[in-house]
Amino acid sequence: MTAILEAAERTLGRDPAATMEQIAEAAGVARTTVHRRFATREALVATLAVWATERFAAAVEAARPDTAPPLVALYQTTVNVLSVKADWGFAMGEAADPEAERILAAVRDTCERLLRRAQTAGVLREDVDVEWTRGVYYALIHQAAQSRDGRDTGALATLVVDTLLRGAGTGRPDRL
Amino acid sequence: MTAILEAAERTLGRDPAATMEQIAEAAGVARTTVHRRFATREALVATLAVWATERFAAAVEAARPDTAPPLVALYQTTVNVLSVKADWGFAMGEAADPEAERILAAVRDTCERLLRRAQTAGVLREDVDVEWTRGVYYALIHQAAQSRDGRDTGALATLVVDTLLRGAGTGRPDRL
DNA sequence: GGGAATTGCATCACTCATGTTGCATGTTAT
DNA sequence: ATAACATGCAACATGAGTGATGCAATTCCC
Repeated sequence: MTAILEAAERTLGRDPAATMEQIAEAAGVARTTVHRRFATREALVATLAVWATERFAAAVEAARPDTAPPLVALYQTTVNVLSVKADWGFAMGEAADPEAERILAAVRDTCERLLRRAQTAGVLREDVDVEWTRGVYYALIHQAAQSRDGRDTGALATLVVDTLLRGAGTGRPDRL
Repeated sequence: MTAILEAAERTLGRDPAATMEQIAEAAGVARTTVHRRFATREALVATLAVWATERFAAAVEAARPDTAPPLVALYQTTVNVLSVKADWGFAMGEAADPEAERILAAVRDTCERLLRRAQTAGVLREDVDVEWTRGVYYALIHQAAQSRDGRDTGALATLVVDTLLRGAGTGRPDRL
């Protein structure tokens, strides 16, 4: 059951237009077996969307983003998300499902709450746009997820947070 | 001709599995007309990949990334790319075509050369990984391209470069 | 061991995107 | 005006993915 969902996540993550046949093959079962669990392709995708999104939300929540110190929460959230999301690609795409969309919006709120806490704590600059920053944070995680050349998840998370906070510049006054 | 390619870029950018019908509709022509220009879907995609990639490469090259001062080149490249790429999504995905792949690799090299020049000039930290930084730069442009809420392209480019160089943090010593 | 459930396999009907063609219409250049 | 060309439209053939079903083999539980 979850084996099929995992295979579907992997397969659809690479190619959103993958066939049921390919998904079944990735799961190591016959195509008809997939159809017995999920009546239609649409149903499979909907279930997958909710399932993957819930795992994602759980990973975020486990980092105590609303209570832990902002920097710790930021780092831990990154680690958790990077561990859970092997490919990430799917759960974040267009949600295809209202329930998944709802969960995703909740996570988005949590994330922006965390960033605002970080701002208050003096970790983030006051003049940055929180929405933009959240987008950048997501993009960095995505980038990290698909460029881990054998790198350890912890190191990857450090890279993400470091890049988010410090950027790549020297900070010299020779600004743009 | 280019009208069809533009429509295809828009349509496939949103949904990579879009049908010829949808592309034709977006271009304001009949489906058969599209088939008269491009024998097969595969041919259309291949042509589009090369076409879009060439526009992308031209936009980068026009910023003189190898000769202009690093910061200027970085900013101008960002502006150019953001102007050309309404949706970006397509030309950057898996290239589907060896020729497009070749051009993309060339741009990638140009970009990393620019970043190394920036490093030498003291704009970028010496300890950052250039490949990672390029990935982050791409991700930021992508992020910017799909979150411009009426923002001006110049402002968007400033945001991208600023985020890339400074990040979102305050730089206080209360590091992770 | 007996029975229930699950799976693989073969098969079939159905839908839909793709690609082709013929014909009529409209546009452009000479 | 007329010839060349491009387009829209309708129709058709084809192939592939989808979804359903019957049957035999298997695994698992009592």
